[in-house]
Amino acid sequence: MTRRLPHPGGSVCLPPVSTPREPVVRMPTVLDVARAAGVSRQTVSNVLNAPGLVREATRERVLTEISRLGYQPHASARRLRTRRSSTLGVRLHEPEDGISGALLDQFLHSLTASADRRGYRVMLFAAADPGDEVAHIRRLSDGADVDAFVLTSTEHGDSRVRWLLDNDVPFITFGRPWGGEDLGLHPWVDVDGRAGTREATLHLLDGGRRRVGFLGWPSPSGTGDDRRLGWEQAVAERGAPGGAGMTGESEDHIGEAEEVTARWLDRDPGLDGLVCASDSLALGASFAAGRAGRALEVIGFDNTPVARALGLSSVEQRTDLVAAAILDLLLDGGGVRTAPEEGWETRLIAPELVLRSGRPGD
Amino acid sequence: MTRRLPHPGGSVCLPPVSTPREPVVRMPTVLDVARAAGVSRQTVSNVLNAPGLVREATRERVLTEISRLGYQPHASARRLRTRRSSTLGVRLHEPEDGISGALLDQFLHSLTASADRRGYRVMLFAAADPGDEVAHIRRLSDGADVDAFVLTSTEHGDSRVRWLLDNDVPFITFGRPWGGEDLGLHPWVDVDGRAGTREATLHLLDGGRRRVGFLGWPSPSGTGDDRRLGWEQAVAERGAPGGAGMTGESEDHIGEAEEVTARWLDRDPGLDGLVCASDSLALGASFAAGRAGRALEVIGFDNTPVARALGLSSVEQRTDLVAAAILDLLLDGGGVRTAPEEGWETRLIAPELVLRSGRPGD
DNA sequence: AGGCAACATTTGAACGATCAAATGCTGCCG
DNA sequence: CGGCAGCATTTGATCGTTCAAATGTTGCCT
Repeated sequence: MTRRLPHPGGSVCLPPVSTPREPVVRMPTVLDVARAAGVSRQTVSNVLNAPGLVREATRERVLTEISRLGYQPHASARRLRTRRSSTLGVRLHEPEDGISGALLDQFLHSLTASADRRGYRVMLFAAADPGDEVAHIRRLSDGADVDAFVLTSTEHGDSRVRWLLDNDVPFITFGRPWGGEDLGLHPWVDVDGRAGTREATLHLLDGGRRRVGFLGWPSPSGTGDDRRLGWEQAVAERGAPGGAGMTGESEDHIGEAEEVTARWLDRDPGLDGLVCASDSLALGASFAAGRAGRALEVIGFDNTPVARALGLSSVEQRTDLVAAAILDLLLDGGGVRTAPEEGWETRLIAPELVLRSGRPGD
Repeated sequence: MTRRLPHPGGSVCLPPVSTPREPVVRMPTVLDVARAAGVSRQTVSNVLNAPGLVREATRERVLTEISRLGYQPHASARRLRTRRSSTLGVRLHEPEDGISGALLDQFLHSLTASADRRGYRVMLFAAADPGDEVAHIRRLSDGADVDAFVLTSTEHGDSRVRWLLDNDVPFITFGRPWGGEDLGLHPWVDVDGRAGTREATLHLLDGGRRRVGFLGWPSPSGTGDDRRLGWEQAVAERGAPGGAGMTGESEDHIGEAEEVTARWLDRDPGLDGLVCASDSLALGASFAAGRAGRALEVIGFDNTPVARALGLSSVEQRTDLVAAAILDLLLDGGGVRTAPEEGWETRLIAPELVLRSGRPGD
């Protein structure tokens, strides 16, 4: 504790060791600015929050003093009064074992940047289990620390979603509710995986590939099935070979993907293109093709650092667009949006195909 | 704007669409709890902040009411009064292109978890350039939004460091100041890279490898040179071949590392082990060995998701220990530590060697 | 001149907590 | 019995801001 105590009755009295962070120079407040500009508190406040109410000349005088004194509004005082924190809460997930954990990293960055542009901040919280997470959410939202929550990777009958809905805490999810039942209950933003795999497939077919397969995760999987649909759509559009024979399944591990692809290449000598549901799968497939000496053009998904490092083509989730959309849906001009009558708005972001030569370090 | 305006003079007057988030049920305050428990505000406050001052029986009565009413202290009100936010600010970096961006992700998670255990929160901010960053820091610290900052990856004569020092804003860095001049000016925590590469080298030598080289980044590089020192130390300890002939240099790109290693393998038919300054380098080296059909045992650094996915041995930075140390150094019992007379404390965290078989998906 | 609306600015009162000092309440000692 | 120390509890003030309502000020219309 660095606070100065009322001087315990010792006989020896040493001077304080070092100035214990007493407000060396007190930060200026609205009152200081007001006095300096010859106006009242409220006028200063208005200059910042409702400039339209203040006469041009007055406003300029106040603004000059604000910058001269280096005035910064005290965020906590403002929050206390307005009951609004201009802060979003984001749950940080246990770093995933898979190759694609970095997506969250990128998303966080985009979200922070987008939020900043709108005067919002991002606060993190980690939680061990769902119960713990609800406790955290409660603490943050009741303590008026955050205005709304952004959830990533929600599951089917997510307990957090239920709780947030029940308690009227505003939130949005990155990822649509695949279950279907919660469809209109909260806003969400997701990446249009189907459009991404469709574009990748078309690229391969239009580039001269004849037999383009799809390597995905075991069904059912909301995201995975959606990505397969894009491939199905593309091969149908071009009249290319499709159907069950042109698809493979593997868990999201490089090793398994490599084995599955190796067998597939043996069985199908004409296979010359492969669209995958993830970069892990794509990497495994790539290895299998290399080992078999086959010219297989592979495209992954998520454009993870691994794909970048190894020169693998991949479909990139535009986290910047996702983040911008999230803020659009969550906020309106003056704060967090309230529930509309006709159900929440949602948005699908088109991903972007990133092509690479296949050489590492590209 | 969801706020109700003083009714602009239109002729048609529709009722409000939906209750505009008026406090449906007002959150209980200390006063509510106090009344319910038959005590005063301050006693409730003391139960939470200085339990020793309150008599056992009273405390229990108050605690009962607190949980019965579901009371949560209002964070902003507390901050306004105490001038302390219990929040740490972390700069989020532009996602690095390299393979190792995920380290920050992991660190963030650890930091959030450690902070939580001590009642602290983590707030993010992103900035385009150093000047912008200083502006952000100023806003956050003047607005009493955060108590201290955690900086990652500081550079030599970092402008941010200078500014923070000049303005008496508490901060700590993950990563030591390699320059040397700022050495005692602020607390820092870093990973003992030298100990990591030493352990990795010893592991290879004691496992039967005869010629173990080191592949690093071009000198000078604080982190890189430190990691090379660990290798030097280990080969000296075991009397194994060392010196310039046993080291290689490459930028942190898989492709270049592959080329460098390929040439090296040609030149040195006995080379059978390689300790690398990063996973990117290790991966490149691995590829080169595979292509050349040589049994080269490679160990990387950082234990990135890529290493995990590809089954590469690597030296892991224990971000959990780093985060814990950061909080230890930054905080004491009651808040942010003040500058000590004799210079700041610092801490080096021992990394951990993670061994893998070399098969993908391990 | 009086009235009234529109605009510009000020004043008093919160927001919810903690600090600092005052007040009660014991019991002990001389 | 008075005085005083020590503990438990309460009271008044304050942190910096914005809200709501009051007060000035101006100009226009009748």
